[in-house]
Amino acid sequence: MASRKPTIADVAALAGVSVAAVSKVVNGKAGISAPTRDRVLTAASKLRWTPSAAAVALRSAKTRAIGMVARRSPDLLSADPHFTLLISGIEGELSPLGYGLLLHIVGEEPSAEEVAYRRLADERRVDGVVLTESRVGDTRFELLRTLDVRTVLIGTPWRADPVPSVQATGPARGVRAAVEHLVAHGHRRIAYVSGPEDRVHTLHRRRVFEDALAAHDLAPSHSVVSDFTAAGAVDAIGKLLAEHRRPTAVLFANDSMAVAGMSAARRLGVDVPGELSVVGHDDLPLGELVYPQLTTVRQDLIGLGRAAARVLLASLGEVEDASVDVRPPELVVRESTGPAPDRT
Amino acid sequence: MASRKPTIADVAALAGVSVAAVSKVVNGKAGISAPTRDRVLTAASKLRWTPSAAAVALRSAKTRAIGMVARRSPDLLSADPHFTLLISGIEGELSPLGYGLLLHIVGEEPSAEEVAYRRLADERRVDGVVLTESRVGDTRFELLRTLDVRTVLIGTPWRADPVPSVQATGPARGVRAAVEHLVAHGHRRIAYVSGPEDRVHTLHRRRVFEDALAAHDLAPSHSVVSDFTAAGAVDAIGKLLAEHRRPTAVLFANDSMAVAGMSAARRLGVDVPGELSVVGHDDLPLGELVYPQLTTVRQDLIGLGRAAARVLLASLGEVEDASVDVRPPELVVRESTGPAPDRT
DNA sequence: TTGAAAGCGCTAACAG
DNA sequence: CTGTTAGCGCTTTCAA
Repeated sequence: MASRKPTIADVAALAGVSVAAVSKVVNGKAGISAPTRDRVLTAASKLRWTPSAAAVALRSAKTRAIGMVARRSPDLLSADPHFTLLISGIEGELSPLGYGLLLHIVGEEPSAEEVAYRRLADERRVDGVVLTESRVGDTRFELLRTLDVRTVLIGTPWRADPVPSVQATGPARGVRAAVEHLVAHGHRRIAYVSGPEDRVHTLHRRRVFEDALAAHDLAPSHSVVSDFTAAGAVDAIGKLLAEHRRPTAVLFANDSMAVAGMSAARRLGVDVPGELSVVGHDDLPLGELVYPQLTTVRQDLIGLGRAAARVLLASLGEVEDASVDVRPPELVVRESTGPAPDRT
Repeated sequence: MASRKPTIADVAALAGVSVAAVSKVVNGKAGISAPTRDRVLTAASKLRWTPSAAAVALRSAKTRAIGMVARRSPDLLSADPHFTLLISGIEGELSPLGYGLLLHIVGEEPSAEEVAYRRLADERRVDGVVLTESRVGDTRFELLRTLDVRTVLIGTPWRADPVPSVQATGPARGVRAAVEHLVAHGHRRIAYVSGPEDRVHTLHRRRVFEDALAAHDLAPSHSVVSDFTAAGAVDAIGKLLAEHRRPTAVLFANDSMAVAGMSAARRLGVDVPGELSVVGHDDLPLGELVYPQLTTVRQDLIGLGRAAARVLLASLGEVEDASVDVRPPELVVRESTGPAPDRT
C-alpha cells in the first residue's frame, strides 16, 4: 500500500543531511561534496522520491509545463491530425526535460479561447504557450503579452510583430514545386481551393501559387475560398467542374479537403488523375490510405512542433540552443496527379 | 505592462478583509456575510485575481488536473483521430470545472509509458489519469494503484478487476448490426480483419462477429489478424482476395484499415461495393471523405471521453453523479456496402 | 561544504 | 461572522 508520499525531509533524514543539501543535489547546485551527494542520491532513490511539482512551482514560480489551446472545429475535420503531429513534436522536446504539456480544447466561440488562455496564465499553470494557426488580426499575442506568458507561434505572424515564431526554411518551396510539377505535366488551367481567408498561411500559399503560375505566364484558372470542411471542398469541386473551361488540376489547402474534393470529382464521373489532377497539403497519413493516393505538399509538422518547444525552452533558460532543423516543405508525388488531359 | 501577479493578500487588503475570508469566498465555504462576499468578489475581479494553482495544489494536495499518456504508434495512423475525439470529450467535462488535462506522448517502448505514469504520480502533477486501449495483460492498473493515483479505463478491463471503467451500453450492438446488414444483403462469405490481438476490444469484437455469424449458421470466411497499420490492411486484403472462394464482404477493426483495405481492393481491380463490401469501425471523419463513403460502426467516442472524465471527477468529489449517457454503437450505412455479387 | 530559517500563496483549524 | 496562525514541500539567502 502506498504510504504517505515521501518529502524532501524524509530523504534528508535518511541521508543524514539537511533538506538544503538535498535540494542542492537534485538541482545540481554547487557546494556539495561527492560523498554527500551520493548519500542523498541513494536515499532519494531508496524512497522513490521526486520533488513535488506543486512545491517547486510555488517556490520557484516555474511550473515546468507549457500550455496549448486548440479550437475544436465543429466537424473535427481540419486541424485535427495536423494538431496531433505538432503535439508529438512538442512533446518530443518537452518530455526529456520533464516538462508537461497542458492541453485545452475549446469550442468555436472566440471568448472560450481567451478564457482558456487567461486561466492558464492567471492560475500560473504554465510557463509558456505555443500558438498555432496564425490568424489575420490575431489578438492572442497582445493578450498573452498582457498576461505575461512566454509565447511562440508556429507559422507566420500576421504582421511584423515581435512574436517569436518558427517556420520551415523555404516555406514557399512546396507549393511552388507542386505548380512546377503540374505545369511540367502540361497543365495550364490550374485552380486553387484555399482555406478560410483569415488564416495567414492561406494568404501566403495563395500568393505563392499565383506567383509560381505567373512565372509561366499563367493565371489561376479559378481560386475558390472554402472553409476547411469536407462539405466545403465538395462544393468547391462542384463549382470548378461546372465551369465551361474547367481546370485540369486543383491544389487544395489541406489534405482533408483534397481527399474530399477528389472523391467528389470521382462521384461526378471525373477520373482522377485522368481528367483532373489533385494536390493536397500537409501529407497526413490519410493521403496514403486513399485511392488514388494523394500527391501532396509535405510539411514537417513534427519538426515545427519540436522547434516551437525548443524556442520556449530556450527562453526559459532550459536549453542553450533554440535551433531545430525543420525540413523544408517538399512535394510528394503519388497517384492523384498526372498529365493534363488532351482535349482542350 | 503586467505587474506582479496579485495574491490573495492583495485582494484581502483591497476588500478590507482577511485572507481567510477571501479564501472562503472563492471556495464557496459557509460563514461569510453577503456584503463581505460582494466586497471580496469585486476586489478579486478588479485585480483580476485567480488563485495560484501551485499554491492550491501544495496546500490542498489537489492539482485539479488529470493526466493521460498516449503511445505514439510509429505510423501515427491508428490511434490518432480516435484519441483526439476521446480527448475532446474529456476536456468537455474538465474545462467547466477548471480542471486541466496533462498530456504525455511517448514512444513505443513499454518502459517509456511507465516512466510517464510514474512522473505524473511522483511529481504529483495530477489527481487522476484516464487509460485507453485496454490491453490483455495490462499492468497499468497495478502500477497506478501502487502510485496511488485514481484511474479510469475507457473500454473493457482485460479481466475481472476492480478498475473503474466506462464503456458504451450494448457494446456488441454495432458489430452485430453490421453482420445483420451484410447477411441481409445476401453476403455469406464474410471476413474479419482484426487489430493486434493484445487489445481487449479486438478479442471482444471478433467474438461478437463470430457469434453473429453463427446465429445465421455461418462461419467466418476468414479472420485475419493485422496490426493497425495501412500496410497491414493492404496486406490483409491482398490475402483475402487471393483466396479461391474469396469473401464478398470484409469487416475491419477500424476505419483507417478499412479505407486502406478498400483502396487496395480497388487497386486490384475489385469494385467496392460491387464485388466486395467493406465495413469499418469507429466512424472517424475520414470515412465520409473517401469515395465510396465508408459504411462503419459508429462509436460515441466523445461520450466515452465525457463519461471517463465524469467518473474521475466523481471519485474526486467534484460532481455528484458520475453518469454520462454514452450512445450505443450503431451501424452507419454509407456507400461501401451493397448486395453480395451474384457469382458464387 | 553544510545547515538554519524565511517564506512562495494558499487553506483550515481555531479563537474571538 | 471574521481574523490569526500554522503549515503544505520546496528553494534560497545567510551564517557557521
